[in-house]
Amino acid sequence: MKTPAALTEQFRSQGLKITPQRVAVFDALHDNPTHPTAESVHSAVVARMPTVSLRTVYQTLNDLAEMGEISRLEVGTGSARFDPNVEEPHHHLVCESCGMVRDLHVEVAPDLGDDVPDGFEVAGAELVVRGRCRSCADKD
Amino acid sequence: MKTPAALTEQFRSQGLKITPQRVAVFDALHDNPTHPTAESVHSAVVARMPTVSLRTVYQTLNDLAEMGEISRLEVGTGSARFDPNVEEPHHHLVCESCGMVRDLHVEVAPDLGDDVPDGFEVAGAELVVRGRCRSCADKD
DNA sequence: TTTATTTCTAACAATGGTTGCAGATTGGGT
DNA sequence: ACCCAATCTGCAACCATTGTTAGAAATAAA
Ligand SMILES: [Mn+2]
Ligand SMILES: [Mn+2]
Ligand SMILES: [Zn+2]
Ligand SMILES: [Zn+2]
Repeated sequence: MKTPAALTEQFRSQGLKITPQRVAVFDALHDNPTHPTAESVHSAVVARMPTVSLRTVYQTLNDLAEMGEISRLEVGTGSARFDPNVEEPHHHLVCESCGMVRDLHVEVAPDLGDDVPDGFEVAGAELVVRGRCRSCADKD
Repeated sequence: MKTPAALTEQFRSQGLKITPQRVAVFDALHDNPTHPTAESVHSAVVARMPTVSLRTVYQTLNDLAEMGEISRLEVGTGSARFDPNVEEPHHHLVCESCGMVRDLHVEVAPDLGDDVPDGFEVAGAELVVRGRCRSCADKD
Protein backbone atom coordinates (compact mmCIF):
# COMPACT_ATOMS: atom_id res chain seq x y z
CA MET A 1 0.00 0.00 0.00
CA LYS A 2 1.18 3.50 -0.74
CA THR A 3 1.82 5.98 2.03
CA PRO A 4 -1.15 7.92 3.38
CA ALA A 5 0.21 11.00 1.60
CA ALA A 6 0.45 9.19 -1.71
CA LEU A 7 -3.01 7.74 -1.27
CA THR A 8 -4.37 11.19 -0.59
CA GLU A 9 -2.87 12.26 -3.89
CA GLN A 10 -4.27 9.24 -5.70
CA PHE A 11 -7.77 9.58 -4.29
CA ARG A 12 -7.91 13.23 -5.23
CA SER A 13 -6.68 12.53 -8.74
CA GLN A 14 -9.54 10.12 -9.18
CA GLY A 15 -12.13 12.64 -8.15
CA LEU A 16 -12.55 11.11 -4.71
CA LYS A 17 -12.62 13.41 -1.74
CA ILE A 18 -10.19 13.39 1.11
CA THR A 19 -11.94 13.22 4.40
CA PRO A 20 -10.42 12.91 7.86
CA GLN A 21 -12.19 9.55 8.18
CA ARG A 22 -10.44 8.17 5.13
CA VAL A 23 -7.08 9.48 6.21
CA ALA A 24 -7.59 7.83 9.58
CA VAL A 25 -8.15 4.50 7.82
CA PHE A 26 -5.05 5.04 5.68
CA ASP A 27 -3.06 5.70 8.83
CA ALA A 28 -4.43 2.63 10.60
CA LEU A 29 -3.36 0.41 7.74
CA HIS A 30 0.00 1.93 6.94
CA ASP A 31 2.81 -0.45 7.82
CA ASN A 32 0.35 -2.56 9.79
CA PRO A 33 1.55 -6.19 9.69
CA THR A 34 -1.33 -7.66 11.73
CA HIS A 35 -3.77 -8.37 8.91
CA PRO A 36 -6.53 -6.59 10.79
CA THR A 37 -10.22 -7.20 10.46
CA ALA A 38 -12.56 -4.36 9.53
CA GLU A 39 -13.57 -4.33 13.16
CA SER A 40 -10.04 -3.84 14.42
CA VAL A 41 -9.32 -1.13 11.87
CA HIS A 42 -12.46 0.52 13.15
CA SER A 43 -11.26 0.27 16.73
CA ALA A 44 -7.97 1.90 15.83
CA VAL A 45 -9.73 4.69 13.96
CA VAL A 46 -12.29 5.28 16.67
CA ALA A 47 -9.51 5.77 19.20
CA ARG A 48 -8.75 9.04 17.43
CA MET A 49 -12.10 9.92 15.89
CA PRO A 50 -14.81 8.50 18.10
CA THR A 51 -17.66 9.09 15.70
CA VAL A 52 -16.42 7.19 12.66
CA SER A 53 -18.84 4.46 11.74
CA LEU A 54 -17.95 0.89 10.93
CA ARG A 55 -19.80 1.39 7.64
CA THR A 56 -17.32 4.06 6.61
CA VAL A 57 -14.39 1.82 7.45
CA TYR A 58 -15.82 -0.96 5.30
CA GLN A 59 -16.41 1.50 2.50
CA THR A 60 -12.83 2.72 2.55
CA LEU A 61 -11.39 -0.78 2.83
CA ASN A 62 -13.44 -1.82 -0.19
CA ASP A 63 -12.28 1.22 -2.13
CA LEU A 64 -8.65 0.47 -1.34
CA ALA A 65 -9.08 -3.19 -2.24
CA GLU A 66 -10.66 -2.24 -5.57
CA MET A 67 -7.70 0.00 -6.32
CA GLY A 68 -5.37 -2.85 -5.47
CA GLU A 69 -3.83 -0.94 -2.58
CA ILE A 70 -4.70 -3.62 -0.06
CA SER A 71 -5.89 -7.17 -0.39
CA ARG A 72 -8.72 -8.98 1.32
CA LEU A 73 -7.94 -12.36 2.84
CA GLU A 74 -10.38 -15.07 3.84
CA VAL A 75 -8.48 -17.39 6.11
CA GLY A 76 -11.40 -19.02 7.84
CA THR A 77 -11.25 -17.01 11.05
CA GLY A 78 -14.77 -15.76 10.61
CA SER A 79 -14.22 -12.28 9.29
CA ALA A 80 -12.14 -10.98 6.42
CA ARG A 81 -8.61 -9.75 7.05
CA PHE A 82 -7.04 -6.86 5.19
CA ASP A 83 -3.44 -6.82 4.10
CA PRO A 84 -1.63 -3.62 3.13
CA ASN A 85 1.35 -5.56 1.90
CA VAL A 86 0.60 -5.97 -1.78
CA GLU A 87 4.09 -5.12 -2.99
CA GLU A 88 5.69 -8.31 -1.81
CA PRO A 89 4.05 -11.54 -3.00
CA HIS A 90 3.64 -13.84 -0.06
CA HIS A 91 1.47 -16.40 1.68
CA HIS A 92 0.13 -16.76 5.20
CA LEU A 93 0.49 -18.61 8.44
CA VAL A 94 -2.61 -18.80 10.61
CA CYS A 95 -2.92 -19.79 14.25
CA GLU A 96 -6.16 -21.69 14.54
CA SER A 97 -6.29 -20.96 18.22
CA CYS A 98 -5.91 -17.18 18.45
CA GLY A 99 -6.46 -16.19 14.85
CA MET A 100 -3.06 -14.59 14.38
CA VAL A 101 -2.06 -14.17 10.73
CA ARG A 102 1.59 -13.80 9.75
CA ASP A 103 3.29 -13.37 6.44
CA LEU A 104 5.02 -16.39 5.02
CA HIS A 105 7.66 -15.68 2.43
CA VAL A 106 7.85 -19.04 0.76
CA GLU A 107 7.89 -19.85 -2.90
CA VAL A 108 4.93 -21.89 -3.99
CA ALA A 109 5.35 -22.75 -7.61
CA PRO A 110 3.13 -25.76 -7.95
CA ASP A 111 3.37 -27.42 -11.28
CA LEU A 112 -0.30 -27.14 -11.97
CA GLY A 113 0.28 -29.02 -15.18
CA ASP A 114 -2.25 -31.71 -15.96
CA ASP A 115 -4.58 -31.17 -13.10
CA VAL A 116 -5.95 -27.82 -14.21
CA PRO A 117 -8.88 -28.41 -16.51
CA ASP A 118 -8.43 -27.23 -20.04
CA GLY A 119 -9.53 -23.66 -20.48
CA PHE A 120 -9.30 -22.65 -16.85
CA GLU A 121 -7.62 -19.28 -16.58
CA VAL A 122 -5.50 -19.22 -13.45
CA ALA A 123 -5.47 -15.86 -11.73
CA GLY A 124 -3.47 -16.63 -8.64
CA ALA A 125 -2.78 -19.06 -5.86
CA GLU A 126 -2.83 -18.66 -2.11
CA LEU A 127 -1.27 -20.93 0.43
CA VAL A 128 -2.52 -20.94 4.00
CA VAL A 129 -0.48 -22.84 6.55
CA ARG A 130 -2.47 -23.61 9.66
CA GLY A 131 -1.34 -24.55 13.10
CA ARG A 132 -0.81 -23.23 16.56
CA CYS A 133 1.46 -20.38 17.51
CA ARG A 134 3.97 -20.66 20.32
CA SER A 135 2.11 -18.54 22.82
CA CYS A 136 -1.07 -20.52 22.25
CA ALA A 137 0.81 -23.82 22.53
CA ASP A 138 2.40 -22.65 25.80
CA LYS A 139 -0.99 -21.94 27.28
CA ASP A 140 -1.73 -25.63 27.78
CA MET B 1 -15.69 -40.15 4.13
CA LYS B 2 -16.80 -43.64 4.92
CA THR B 3 -19.79 -45.19 3.21
CA PRO B 4 -23.23 -44.43 4.62
CA ALA B 5 -23.32 -47.98 5.96
CA ALA B 6 -19.99 -47.61 7.71
CA LEU B 7 -21.02 -44.25 9.12
CA THR B 8 -24.19 -45.78 10.45
CA GLU B 9 -22.04 -48.32 12.22
CA GLN B 10 -19.73 -45.65 13.55
CA PHE B 11 -22.47 -43.39 14.79
CA ARG B 12 -24.13 -46.26 16.56
CA SER B 13 -20.91 -47.36 18.20
CA GLN B 14 -20.51 -43.88 19.62
CA GLY B 15 -23.95 -43.91 21.16
CA LEU B 16 -25.37 -41.62 18.51
CA LYS B 17 -28.71 -42.46 17.00
CA ILE B 18 -29.35 -43.29 13.41
CA THR B 19 -32.15 -41.20 12.07
CA PRO B 20 -33.43 -41.10 8.51
CA GLN B 21 -32.41 -37.45 8.38
CA ARG B 22 -28.81 -38.30 9.15
CA VAL B 23 -28.75 -41.10 6.65
CA ALA B 24 -30.11 -38.75 4.02
CA VAL B 25 -27.22 -36.39 4.70
CA PHE B 26 -24.73 -39.27 4.51
CA ASP B 27 -26.20 -40.23 1.15
CA ALA B 28 -26.11 -36.69 -0.17
CA LEU B 29 -22.42 -36.43 0.64
CA HIS B 30 -21.29 -39.87 -0.42
CA ASP B 31 -19.05 -39.68 -3.49
CA ASN B 32 -20.15 -36.11 -4.02
CA PRO B 33 -17.30 -34.24 -5.72
CA THR B 34 -19.01 -30.82 -5.86
CA HIS B 35 -17.92 -29.47 -2.49
CA PRO B 36 -21.50 -28.56 -1.68
CA THR B 37 -22.65 -25.85 0.66
CA ALA B 38 -24.92 -26.66 3.59
CA GLU B 39 -27.71 -25.16 1.56
CA SER B 40 -27.16 -27.45 -1.39
CA VAL B 41 -26.88 -30.53 0.81
CA HIS B 42 -30.18 -29.44 2.29
CA SER B 43 -31.74 -29.15 -1.17
CA ALA B 44 -30.63 -32.65 -2.05
CA VAL B 45 -31.95 -34.04 1.21
CA VAL B 46 -35.26 -32.22 0.97
CA ALA B 47 -35.85 -33.70 -2.46
CA ARG B 48 -36.38 -37.02 -0.71
CA MET B 49 -37.50 -35.96 2.74
CA PRO B 50 -39.31 -32.67 2.41
CA THR B 51 -39.48 -31.91 6.12
CA VAL B 52 -35.78 -32.03 6.99
CA SER B 53 -34.69 -28.73 8.41
CA LEU B 54 -31.60 -26.81 7.42
CA ARG B 55 -30.69 -26.79 11.10
CA THR B 56 -30.45 -30.58 11.11
CA VAL B 57 -28.26 -30.55 8.03
CA TYR B 58 -25.87 -28.11 9.69
CA GLN B 59 -25.89 -30.22 12.80
CA THR B 60 -24.97 -33.38 10.93
CA LEU B 61 -22.33 -31.65 8.82
CA ASN B 62 -20.74 -30.31 11.97
CA ASP B 63 -20.81 -33.74 13.59
CA LEU B 64 -19.16 -35.33 10.57
CA ALA B 65 -16.54 -32.60 10.44
CA GLU B 66 -15.76 -33.07 14.12
CA MET B 67 -15.27 -36.79 13.52
CA GLY B 68 -12.97 -36.00 10.63
CA GLU B 69 -15.25 -37.68 8.12
CA ILE B 70 -15.61 -34.54 6.03
CA SER B 71 -13.76 -31.26 5.97
CA ARG B 72 -15.03 -27.74 5.94
CA LEU B 73 -13.54 -25.40 3.37
CA GLU B 74 -13.62 -21.63 3.39
CA VAL B 75 -12.72 -20.57 -0.11
CA GLY B 76 -14.19 -17.10 -0.05
CA THR B 77 -17.37 -17.89 -1.95
CA GLY B 78 -19.55 -16.64 0.86
CA SER B 79 -20.59 -19.85 2.50
CA ALA B 80 -18.62 -22.83 3.72
CA ARG B 81 -18.14 -25.84 1.46
CA PHE B 82 -18.02 -29.40 2.69
CA ASP B 83 -15.68 -32.00 1.28
CA PRO B 84 -16.22 -35.72 1.81
CA ASN B 85 -12.86 -36.52 0.30
CA VAL B 86 -10.61 -36.67 3.33
CA GLU B 87 -8.77 -39.82 2.33
CA GLU B 88 -6.81 -38.28 -0.49
CA PRO B 89 -4.80 -35.20 0.45
CA HIS B 90 -5.42 -32.53 -2.13
CA HIS B 91 -5.90 -28.85 -2.80
CA HIS B 92 -8.53 -26.80 -4.59
CA LEU B 93 -9.26 -24.83 -7.71
CA VAL B 94 -11.92 -22.16 -7.40
CA CYS B 95 -13.74 -20.30 -10.14
CA GLU B 96 -14.22 -16.78 -8.88
CA SER B 97 -17.06 -16.29 -11.28
CA CYS B 98 -19.42 -19.22 -10.63
CA GLY B 99 -18.03 -20.54 -7.36
CA MET B 100 -17.16 -23.97 -8.70
CA VAL B 101 -14.65 -25.84 -6.54
CA ARG B 102 -12.60 -28.68 -7.99
CA ASP B 103 -10.00 -30.95 -6.51
CA LEU B 104 -6.42 -30.23 -7.42
CA HIS B 105 -4.04 -33.11 -7.00
CA VAL B 106 -0.80 -31.24 -6.93
CA GLU B 107 2.05 -31.66 -4.54
CA VAL B 108 2.70 -28.59 -2.50
CA ALA B 109 5.75 -29.23 -0.46
CA PRO B 110 6.67 -25.76 0.64
CA ASP B 111 10.01 -25.63 2.30
CA LEU B 112 8.64 -23.76 5.24
CA GLY B 113 12.13 -23.65 6.68
CA ASP B 114 13.15 -20.34 8.15
CA ASP B 115 9.96 -18.47 7.74
CA VAL B 116 7.90 -20.34 10.31
CA PRO B 117 8.39 -18.69 13.67
CA ASP B 118 10.06 -20.80 16.30
CA GLY B 119 7.58 -22.86 18.26
CA PHE B 120 4.78 -22.72 15.74
CA GLU B 121 3.25 -26.16 15.35
CA VAL B 122 2.24 -26.66 11.74
CA ALA B 123 -0.97 -28.65 11.38
CA GLY B 124 -1.47 -28.47 7.64
CA ALA B 125 -1.38 -26.35 4.53
CA GLU B 126 -4.04 -25.54 1.97
CA LEU B 127 -3.52 -24.19 -1.47
CA VAL B 128 -6.34 -22.41 -3.26
CA VAL B 129 -5.85 -21.65 -6.93
CA ARG B 130 -8.23 -18.99 -8.15
CA GLY B 131 -9.31 -18.12 -11.62
CA ARG B 132 -12.06 -18.55 -14.12
CA CYS B 133 -13.41 -21.80 -15.46
CA ARG B 134 -13.88 -22.43 -19.15
CA SER B 135 -17.64 -22.14 -19.20
CA CYS B 136 -17.50 -18.84 -17.37
CA ALA B 137 -14.77 -17.56 -19.66
CA ASP B 138 -16.82 -18.55 -22.70
CA LYS B 139 -19.77 -16.54 -21.47
CA ASP B 140 -18.14 -13.21 -22.39
C1' DT C 1 -15.40 34.49 -0.01
C1' DT C 2 -19.64 32.88 -1.33
C1' DT C 3 -22.04 29.71 -3.80
C1' DA C 4 -22.78 25.51 -6.41
C1' DT C 5 -21.72 20.78 -7.31
C1' DT C 6 -20.54 16.45 -6.02
C1' DT C 7 -19.16 13.07 -2.81
C1' DC C 8 -19.16 11.20 1.79
C1' DT C 9 -20.72 10.08 6.39
C1' DA C 10 -23.68 8.44 10.06
C1' DA C 11 -27.45 6.06 11.35
C1' DC C 12 -30.31 2.60 10.64
C1' DA C 13 -32.34 -1.27 8.20
C1' DA C 14 -31.66 -5.36 5.74
C1' DT C 15 -29.14 -9.41 4.19
C1' DG C 16 -27.00 -14.13 4.09
C1' DG C 17 -24.87 -17.65 6.59
C1' DT C 18 -24.81 -19.99 10.84
C1' DT C 19 -25.88 -21.19 15.60
C1' DG C 20 -28.75 -21.25 20.21
C1' DC C 21 -32.86 -22.62 22.24
C1' DA C 22 -37.40 -24.97 23.73
C1' DG C 23 -40.54 -28.01 23.17
C1' DA C 24 -42.23 -31.96 20.53
C1' DT C 25 -40.64 -36.33 18.58
C1' DT C 26 -38.32 -40.67 18.13
C1' DG C 27 -34.57 -44.37 18.07
C1' DG C 28 -33.25 -48.27 20.20
C1' DG C 29 -32.08 -50.72 24.51
C1' DT C 30 -34.98 -52.93 28.03
C1' DA D 1 -44.72 -51.88 24.33
C1' DC D 2 -42.13 -48.63 27.47
C1' DC D 3 -38.96 -45.32 28.51
C1' DC D 4 -35.63 -41.77 28.18
C1' DA D 5 -31.77 -39.72 26.30
C1' DA D 6 -30.78 -38.09 21.94
C1' DT D 7 -32.56 -35.74 18.12
C1' DC D 8 -35.52 -32.84 15.21
C1' DT D 9 -37.99 -28.76 13.89
C1' DG D 10 -39.10 -23.99 13.83
C1' DC D 11 -37.84 -19.87 15.11
C1' DA D 12 -35.15 -16.30 17.09
C1' DA D 13 -30.68 -14.52 17.64
C1' DC D 14 -26.25 -13.72 15.98
C1' DC D 15 -22.37 -12.00 13.18
C1' DA D 16 -20.13 -9.92 9.26
C1' DT D 17 -21.28 -7.20 5.67
C1' DT D 18 -23.99 -4.27 2.53
C1' DG D 19 -28.12 -1.12 1.06
C1' DT D 20 -30.36 3.33 1.75
C1' DT D 21 -30.65 8.06 2.38
C1' DA D 22 -30.81 12.65 4.44
C1' DG D 23 -27.77 15.79 5.86
C1' DA D 24 -22.75 17.22 6.28
C1' DA D 25 -18.50 18.15 4.28
C1' DA D 26 -15.01 18.72 0.56
C1' DT D 27 -13.84 20.73 -3.71
C1' DA D 28 -14.83 23.57 -7.84
C1' DA D 29 -16.71 27.71 -9.77
C1' DA D 30 -17.84 32.36 -9.55
MN1 LIG E 1 0.25 -10.68 4.44
MN1 LIG F 1 -11.79 -31.44 -2.36
ZN1 LIG G 1 -2.14 -18.39 18.62
ZN1 LIG H 1 -17.02 -20.69 -13.46
